[in-house]
Amino acid sequence: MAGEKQFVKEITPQSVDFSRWYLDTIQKADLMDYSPVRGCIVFKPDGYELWERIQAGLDKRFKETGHRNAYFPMLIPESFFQKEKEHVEGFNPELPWVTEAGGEKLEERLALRPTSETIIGHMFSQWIQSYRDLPILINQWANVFRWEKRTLPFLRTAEFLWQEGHTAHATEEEAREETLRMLEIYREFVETEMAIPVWKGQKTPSERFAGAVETYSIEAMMKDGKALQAGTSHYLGQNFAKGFNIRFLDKDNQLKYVHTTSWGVSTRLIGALIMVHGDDRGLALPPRMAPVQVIMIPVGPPKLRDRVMARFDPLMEDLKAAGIRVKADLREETPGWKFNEWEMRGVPLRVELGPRDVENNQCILVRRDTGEKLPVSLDQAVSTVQSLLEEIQVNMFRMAKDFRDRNSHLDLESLEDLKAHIARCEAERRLAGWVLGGWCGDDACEAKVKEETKFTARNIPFDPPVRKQRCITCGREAKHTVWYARAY
RNA sequence: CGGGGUGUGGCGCAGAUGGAAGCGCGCGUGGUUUGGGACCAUGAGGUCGCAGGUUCAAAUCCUGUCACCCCGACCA
Repeated sequence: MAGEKQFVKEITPQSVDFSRWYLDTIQKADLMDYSPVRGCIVFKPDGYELWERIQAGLDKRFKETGHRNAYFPMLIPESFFQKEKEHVEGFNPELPWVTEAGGEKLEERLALRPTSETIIGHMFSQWIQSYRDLPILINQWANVFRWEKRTLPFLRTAEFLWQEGHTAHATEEEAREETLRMLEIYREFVETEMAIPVWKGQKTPSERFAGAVETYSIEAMMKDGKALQAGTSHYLGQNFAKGFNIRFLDKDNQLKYVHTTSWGVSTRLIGALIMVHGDDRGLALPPRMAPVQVIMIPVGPPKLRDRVMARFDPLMEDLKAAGIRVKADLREETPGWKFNEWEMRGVPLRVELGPRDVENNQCILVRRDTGEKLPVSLDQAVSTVQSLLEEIQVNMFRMAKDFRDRNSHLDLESLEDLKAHIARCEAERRLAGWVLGGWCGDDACEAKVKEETKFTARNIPFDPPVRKQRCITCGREAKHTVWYARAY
């Protein structure tokens, strides 16, 4: 077909400059705007709706597992940060401070929270007396601040929205179970609802959360081959319990410190959604995430529009009645313009209805994921739309997983192999992707990989595709099998 | 905070060696169009990032300053 743009399913360095593509896609889909304050973004309604869908899906799962929402203040006294040594060292460089209020200098300056372990730890110490008060399972939906040096919309902003769960338990075992339970909830949500395949695993000590005993993550591959940490869950041990004196009287009449956990995902997931599914036509949303699942566009000359609308309106009502999130675009624009616009916005399925369709008692369905157009009888339109939405959801996950696995390299044994691989990819302008490497457990070996390749240890997957026998750096016996990648 | 780059209508840009602020997109109005980003006509919109300086004359040269972008160090 002359003039028709090639449908590009993958973003590669050859096809476009990825970071430029990312920013363009966000703008074209009308998700956000820049604020006057450096590094802060405005969520426009279309962007915020994505967050609302993430909130709804996760909130449901949190409640099903016995968690309750609460809200804690945004301002945190400086002294709170001193109570856990690693925590203060980790966050101090990136805290914004309030030093003055009501025209007077404050006695103690207040930080805009970068996370809420401290204030929640403080409150837990007030709330917990007995083993009967445990476990305490709290979640907070909030904004947090981290004054990062470099920012990128959704992925790294000075202020961001997130969810942070905080729990306290009587035993280590129970707290560790909670840590892994929430990690699994993240995996299940991100994979089934957002259609983003992830690796669950444990962070190496150097990548641990400030103040945690163990940090776990889910890691996703973006279309430039880089890794994005899509969610984290921490076992905090008794570090915060000791810092904030969170103790309980156990059944045996002994005063004990609780074991705490914390876990979170942020609006960064929106960035992941864009970078995993987007293509040269813009945003592409999996049906379960799409605020608008079906866009209906009437076509054909206006003088025939009445005849079209006689079938168009009832079809839309039927789709609505079937629980499908459907919207009609009746603006006076040329159809091609509207097609492109809704493709940029990521709507998974389009329904076209014109005079020729009315004659044939059909409509045209167009899939966002494949570009495929199929005529469908009006009688079967609703059921076909339903099954197609499900199919698109599954297909988008499968495509993302194929992409990830195709760009995952399992056969590199040494740092020299890795460097040669990276050099070859750069020369051939291919994605370097992720590399599975053995690790002896020595921090120095991990650091050397980072130094020489800019690849960092993403996590130690629970269930790696293969187990590596030798440390990729030193060649000694591997204690762990690690995903190495460039990361956001 | 280092290294590089850019600031000119809403957006994207052009404006060598100083000499009347331009183009494309978008926007307004009227009309013709409408099955993959339509066309004609006619309009509106800019103290050229900011502050100094040189000059008869500065978007253009000089000094300072601010903002943003890219590459590094930090990070969900």
